[in-house]
Amino acid sequence: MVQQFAILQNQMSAIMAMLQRAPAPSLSTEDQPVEALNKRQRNSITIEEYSSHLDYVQGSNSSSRLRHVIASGFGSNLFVQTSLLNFYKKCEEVALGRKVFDEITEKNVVAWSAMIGGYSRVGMVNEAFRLFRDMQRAKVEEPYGMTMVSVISACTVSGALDLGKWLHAYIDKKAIKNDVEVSTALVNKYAKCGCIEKAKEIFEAMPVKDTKAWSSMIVEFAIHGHAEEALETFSRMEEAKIEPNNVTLIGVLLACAHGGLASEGRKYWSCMLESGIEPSIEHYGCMVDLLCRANLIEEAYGFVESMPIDPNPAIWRTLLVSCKKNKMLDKGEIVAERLLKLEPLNAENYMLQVRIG
DNA sequence: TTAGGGTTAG
Repeated sequence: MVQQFAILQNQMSAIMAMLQRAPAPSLSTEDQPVEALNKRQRNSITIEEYSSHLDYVQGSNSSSRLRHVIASGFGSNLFVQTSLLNFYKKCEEVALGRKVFDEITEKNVVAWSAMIGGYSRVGMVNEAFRLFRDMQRAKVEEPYGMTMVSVISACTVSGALDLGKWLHAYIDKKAIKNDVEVSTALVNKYAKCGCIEKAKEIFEAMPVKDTKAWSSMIVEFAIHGHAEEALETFSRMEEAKIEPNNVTLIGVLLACAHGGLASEGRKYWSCMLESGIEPSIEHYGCMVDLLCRANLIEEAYGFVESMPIDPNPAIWRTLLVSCKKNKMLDKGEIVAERLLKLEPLNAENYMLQVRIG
């Protein structure tokens, strides 16, 4: 009997995991009933009602399974509840996640971490910190590295450097396992809060560095205008035989752009194509920025025209500002026309156009 | 069984 119960629990958790892998429900269009409610009304909606809403939004597949989970009576099981909480978190429906969290009678460290992570994910940093304090008061088990990563991320979002320093000291004091994820979160937090040297110190002390850790350091060096250090870090990454990915290359191209290194940027672009990394709109954006900063406007324009994917408004704006800076009014008009056609309701674009004229 | 880190451009 106990074994059967455990099997059923596993099945429920597996269903929740499956639901989490399903695409997040879109709640943004006007004709969807829950979105039409105000925030207070939405917070008071029941899970069953939300389940019906999912049915409306997504068709019957995932929602009927969700309803089945809830109706089965397993909704009060800790693992099922935590999975459901995580499901809402991934849908960025934190109010509904909180509702589930509050219903958990014996919250363990995983449930607390999941809820803190949910707040952190949507930028509700005060709530994330408040819950972390509540967690400490509730005297659950000591927080693990995973918990700390969520709280550190909240610091990164809010730029709360002092609190971040306190968390760093807390991790050391409590001897929380400082694994690659925790260290990367700290590197990112210090850099985003303006302390690039401290970020570098933590990065260098990491015994194991994976692709995300290397990418984070490269991107942060680039953002801080340390182009040489970013490219040197990329070389070290290659020497360490860690495979770069699309984010790594964004950092490399950004470093070249900020450092005025147009020819190096072209070289890395070619290397990226040869290595099989598919350039995304972000990579194209970096290249346009790179060429524009080097005042190579014609080349940038030709590059945009030859893109196999549609340029986004930000790319056209980058070009437009550069046309203005270089007094290329004819070209600026063509670019402005393309931008306004693409994004006619953004007032900022009209301001840029007035300045051109 | 359930929780975590990196993503550009005026």
